[in-house]
Amino acid sequence: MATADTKSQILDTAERLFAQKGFDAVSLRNIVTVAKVNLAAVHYHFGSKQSLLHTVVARRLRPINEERLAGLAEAQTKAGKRPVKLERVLECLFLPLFRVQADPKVGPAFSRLIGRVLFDRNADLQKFMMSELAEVIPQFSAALDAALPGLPKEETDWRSHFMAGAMAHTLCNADLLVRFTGTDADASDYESTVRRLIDFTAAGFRAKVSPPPKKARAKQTPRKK
Amino acid sequence: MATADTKSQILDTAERLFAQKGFDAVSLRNIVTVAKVNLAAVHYHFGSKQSLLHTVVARRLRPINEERLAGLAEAQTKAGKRPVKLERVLECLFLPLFRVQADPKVGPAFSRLIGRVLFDRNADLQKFMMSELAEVIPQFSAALDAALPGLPKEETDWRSHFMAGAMAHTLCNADLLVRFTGTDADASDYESTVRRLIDFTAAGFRAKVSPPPKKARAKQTPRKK
DNA sequence: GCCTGTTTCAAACGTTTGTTTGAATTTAAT
DNA sequence: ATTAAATTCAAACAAACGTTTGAAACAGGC
Repeated sequence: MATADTKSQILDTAERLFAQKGFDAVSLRNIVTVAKVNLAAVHYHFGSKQSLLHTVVARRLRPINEERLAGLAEAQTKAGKRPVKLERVLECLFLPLFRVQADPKVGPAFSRLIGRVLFDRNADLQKFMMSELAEVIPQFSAALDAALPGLPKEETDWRSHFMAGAMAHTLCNADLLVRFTGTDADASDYESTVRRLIDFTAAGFRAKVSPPPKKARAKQTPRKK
Repeated sequence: MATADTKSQILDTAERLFAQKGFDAVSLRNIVTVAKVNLAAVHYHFGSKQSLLHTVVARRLRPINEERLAGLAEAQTKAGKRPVKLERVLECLFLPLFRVQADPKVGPAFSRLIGRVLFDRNADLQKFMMSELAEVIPQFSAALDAALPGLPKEETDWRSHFMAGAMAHTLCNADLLVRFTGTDADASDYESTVRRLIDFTAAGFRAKVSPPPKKARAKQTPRKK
């Protein structure tokens, strides 16, 4: 059993199984059985189950984040002194991530895994993800602020969060969605998905801010009882 | 140890721990240790760990769904022959669910749990949730279609999905969000959250539909290499 | 107080888990 | 071919898991 195969087998299998069932529900024995490698190889190559997860995530997410940042930098160069248009910012954020699905060797597994991971409140995982996103978050946050000059920072942050939820949920359910909505399935699906997601989130970012509901509360109080 | 206490202790503790760490990462021994009850009580009262989760979810979600449906029915009565306004549909969907957070005995636990559960692709859990939402989904789907008469059904479905993602993510991170965005914390927080979520999602639903990216693909192909 | 049904209890069951260990095998460099 | 390092292997370790069991305790009705 060649070593390059062993590591890749473990990584690819872990990616699929973690995506399918979640980190806690997948045992190392499950992974090595499917990958046809030895149980001790996991610790030899990756040190621990937790580190395996980090490696599975980082091996694809890092290049994706580099691509995101490069795309944004290019867009900013093109825009000169003006801010980058909101749709372009969102495209730079979403496309590299969704494009992974088009790789026939990966399919929906990595997307699903990232969607899950983005949702996970486990402290170690969050710490790890924050470090992986340490450049992406501030740069895209600044680009969003610039693209939405009239929107208070607080609102931008809330809407960024809604956007992240929509994105993560879509990552998790990409295959299901296609079947559920009757969309035609071909290699450009992720592009249609991204376009739709941009339409939705860009409009959400640009939505007029409603007044706080505190004023309306006097009217609603009787109905609450 | 009175029996009413035992069941409630288990349910409340399970709710908190499942919300915090996820179903698979919380053992029954973890729950009974925190709840100060006996391990066998779980099987006596609930039959299995899986059933415990269902009970934890259903005990709050059922009244929430009834409230959702009642609110929608009332709005439809008021609207007469016209469709219910989009914002009102979304309000009927979100408010009952977010309002649970305002109960001091519950806090963010149930919201977080529901957010997690809505994201979970586990087959048993999905089946359970589909049955719990068996009336909500078709009725709200129809109300959304009626509120958005010019939007193709396929687009409404995609946008409903984005909306669900934004909602679930917000449920999972309600407490974090408040801290992260510097929003003032008081009893009406969930109402502000819901208002913001409605602003974002309503605008997303009403967004103009972009042309499919296939036409633009010829232009993008060189840049992909 | 007695009887019956309900609930709790501690121990056990059979299985599974992530991690470790030391030997065997393979690989790479000279 | 030899040596050293890297990798794989099977077994073991200590702990943990959901579930089951039969006895003890409790609660309610008569």
